[in-house]
Amino acid sequence: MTDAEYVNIWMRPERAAYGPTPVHSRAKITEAAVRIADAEGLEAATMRRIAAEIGAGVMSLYRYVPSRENLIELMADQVMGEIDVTDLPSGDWRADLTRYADGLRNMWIRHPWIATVQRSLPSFGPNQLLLVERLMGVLDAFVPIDENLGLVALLNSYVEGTVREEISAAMEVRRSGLSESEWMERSHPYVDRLVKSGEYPIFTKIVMEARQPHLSREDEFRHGLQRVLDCIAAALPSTAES
Amino acid sequence: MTDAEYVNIWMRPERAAYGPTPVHSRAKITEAAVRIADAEGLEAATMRRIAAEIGAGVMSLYRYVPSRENLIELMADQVMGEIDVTDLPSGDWRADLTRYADGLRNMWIRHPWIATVQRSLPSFGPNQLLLVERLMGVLDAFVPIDENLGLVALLNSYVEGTVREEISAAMEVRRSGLSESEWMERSHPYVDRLVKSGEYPIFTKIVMEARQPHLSREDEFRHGLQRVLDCIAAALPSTAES
DNA sequence: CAAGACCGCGTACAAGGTACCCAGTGGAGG
DNA sequence: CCTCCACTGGGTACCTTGTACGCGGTCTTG
Repeated sequence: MTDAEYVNIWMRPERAAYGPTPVHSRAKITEAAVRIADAEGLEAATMRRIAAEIGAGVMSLYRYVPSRENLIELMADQVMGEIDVTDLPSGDWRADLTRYADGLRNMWIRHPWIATVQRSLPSFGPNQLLLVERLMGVLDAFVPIDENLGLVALLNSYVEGTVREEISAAMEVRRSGLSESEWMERSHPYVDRLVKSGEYPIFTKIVMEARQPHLSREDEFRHGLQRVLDCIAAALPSTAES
Repeated sequence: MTDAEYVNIWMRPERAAYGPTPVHSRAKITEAAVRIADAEGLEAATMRRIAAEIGAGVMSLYRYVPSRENLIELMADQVMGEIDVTDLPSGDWRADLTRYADGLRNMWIRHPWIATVQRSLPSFGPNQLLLVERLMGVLDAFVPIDENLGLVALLNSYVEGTVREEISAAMEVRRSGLSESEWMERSHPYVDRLVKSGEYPIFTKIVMEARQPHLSREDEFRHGLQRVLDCIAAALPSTAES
C-alpha cells in the first residue's frame, strides 16, 4: 500500500513495529506545531521551524507525518480534544450546550489559527468524532437526527461566527507587525474618511457606538448564546424542558 | 508616503495621473484572479498564473496591487458586490433578510475560496461597506445598534456556517484530484471502520441517515433559515411585525 | 548472525512571492 | 518643439517553503 492509498492521516499507522526506536512522535510534533501557531500564527509553523523546535532534522518530520497538510489536520484534531465534554449529556441540555459553547469559544481564542483550516466530516479525527458523539448525544433523545444536525450546526455557527469576528482584528494586528495602538492610529484616517463622507451612516453609528462603554465580549457572547439556546428550545418537544 | 504607510488597499490610489496610459487595471486583474480561484481554487491563483491569464508580465501586476494578500482583499470585496441588496430595506424585514441570506449563500457557492479568507471591519472595501449599510439598515429602525449587530452576526453566522459545511466536502474532493465517486470509494474503509467499531453510535446514525432520502441542501437551508428568522423576530419589538 | 525494513537527516529542487533594475513613454514646463 | 522625469511593462534574480531522494546506521526477524 503506497502512501497515497490511505484515506486520511487517521488510517495511516504512526510507525511500523520494526527498525530502530523512533526518537520523536506525532504527538510531540503536533504539540510543537500548535505551540508555534498559537504564538506566531499558522504560517509561522513551517516544517523547518517545527523541526528546530523539537531539535530534529527537517526531513525527519516526514517519517511521522506525510505532509504539512496532514500535520495541520492533526493539529486541528488535537485542539478539538481540549474541549471538555466528559459526562455529556448530563440531563440538562441547556447547561450542556452552554458548557460546550464556552469550551469551543475558549479553544478558538487560544488557537485562533483554527479559523483558517477547513475541516470536513470524512477527515474527522478521534477527538473531533468523540466531540460530535457527546455533543449530539445531548439532543439525541429529543429530536430526529437531521433536526439534531441542524440545531448543532446552528450552535456551532453562532460560536464560530462570533469568535471569528473577535479574532480577525487581533490577527490583522499581529500580521501587520505593529502594536495595537499603532495599528489603530494607522487605521484612523480610513475610518475617518468613511465617517466624514456621510455615505455610511450605519457604519458611522457602529464606530461611534464602539467608543461608548458597552458589554464585554464575554457578556455579549453570553447574551447571543441565550438567544440561540432559546431558538433551540423552540425546536424541541415540550418533554425536553429542563 | 511610502507603500507601507497606507492603511489598506482602499486608501491607496490605483494609479497616479502621470506617465504612460496603463494597459491593465485593478478590476481586470481582480476579475482574472476570481475566475481562476473559482475554477481551480485560491491556491491556483498565483501571481504568475494571473499574469498569464491577462497576458501581462508577472511583475506588472505589482504596478496595480501591492501584494498578493491585498489582491485577495480586492477579490473578497469584489464578490461581496455580487450580493444584490438594492432597495433594502423594503419595509418587510423578513423578506429582506431572506433575500440577503440567499444572495450570500449563492455567492459562497459560486466562490468557495471565500471561506479561507479572513476579513475584518477596518479593512472592509466599498462593496462590503455598502452591504453592511443596507443589511443593517433593515433592522435599524427596530433595535439599538449593538442589538442589530448581534442579530446580523447571528444571521451571517448561520449562513456562513451552513455553506462552509456544504463546501468543505466539495473542496476536499477537488483537492484530492479524484472524481467524487473515487473519493467516496476511498473514504469508505475509514467510515466503515468507525461504524464497525461500535464506539460512535451517533456518527453511525448520521452515516445511515445520509443514505436515506432527505431534504435537498436548499430546503434544509431554508428550514434552518426560518428558525433563525423566528429567533430574530423574538428579539424585535412588536412594532416590527411585518 | 545475516538480511532487510526502518531510522535520522543532509542535499537538492521546484514553486511561488516579490525586490530590483532597465528601457521606453508621454504629459508638464520652458 | 524640446527636455525632463515620474511613470510604464516586464525580465532577472533571490529568498522562503514544501518535499523527493539517497545514505549510513539500527533493530527486529528468520
